[in-house]
Amino acid sequence: MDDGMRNGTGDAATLSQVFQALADPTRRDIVSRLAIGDATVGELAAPFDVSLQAVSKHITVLEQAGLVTKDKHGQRRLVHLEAEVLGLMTAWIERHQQRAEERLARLDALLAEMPHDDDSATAEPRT
Amino acid sequence: MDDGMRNGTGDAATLSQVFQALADPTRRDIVSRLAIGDATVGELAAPFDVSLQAVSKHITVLEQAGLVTKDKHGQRRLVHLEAEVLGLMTAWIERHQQRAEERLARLDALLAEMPHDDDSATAEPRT
DNA sequence: GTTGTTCTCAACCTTTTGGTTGACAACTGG
DNA sequence: CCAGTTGTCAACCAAAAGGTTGAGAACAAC
Repeated sequence: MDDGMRNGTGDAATLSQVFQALADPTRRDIVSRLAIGDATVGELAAPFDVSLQAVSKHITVLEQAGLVTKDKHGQRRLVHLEAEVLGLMTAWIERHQQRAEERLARLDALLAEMPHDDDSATAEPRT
Repeated sequence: MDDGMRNGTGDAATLSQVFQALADPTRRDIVSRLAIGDATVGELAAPFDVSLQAVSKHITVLEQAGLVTKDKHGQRRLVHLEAEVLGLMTAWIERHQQRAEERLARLDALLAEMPHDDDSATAEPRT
């Protein structure tokens, strides 16, 4: 059920990990905050009513998905958004969107060509 | 933990639901298959070594995320990809990608302007 | 060096997720 | 009508997700 390699310390990750990471609203909020600029764990945790530890875990999830890196700065960790990874998803999504549109275009053309009354569907329905 | 309204029968859904739905590789495979063309539940289940019931559940998840609709055709259900919903995600992603890039551009400009040696970070570090 | 701040680790708990099997509803086709 | 196919519903189970609290490591600052 898993797809690629798991990565321990914040390198590029699998599609599953990226999607999973962004499936949580808290984590999306963190990403939104980081799109404005880097922030420490404490700063990121402040707006939420959950514990600092919980937010720390969220950041770890984002880190393992490759969406974020942590930088040790004194006693704090500065969290930084790695925006390029988002492109992984857009690539996947757009590929499918495009394929579906092409399919639809072909279907339209086909229906325009032969005005039969055929109630069957696109994929070959066997037996 | 949740964001918007839950929907029972396949209307537009929340970002969380869409991301969550696509976080599973089996479900992404189903979407890939459907980008080629509509298919019945059985056809969709065939390539996987899990039970038909498991795939049926996956399809339900996709349906509640608004990614897919089911159409009763005789005794089978024809599953159809709703590709537009994918745009929801690309919109969100691209917004953040863009914001992060802008931020980076501003930071570069700033660093080019004043060649100080400042070890502090982007977000205001208080005391 | 002691005190305070920032963050992570570890143990634990509850809910959700993805899977199973078994029963059965709904429709097809002899 | 009876048998077979297609899919869902229900109960159940193990593992993962998201949360909590309690310690404690690492560093800052006085």
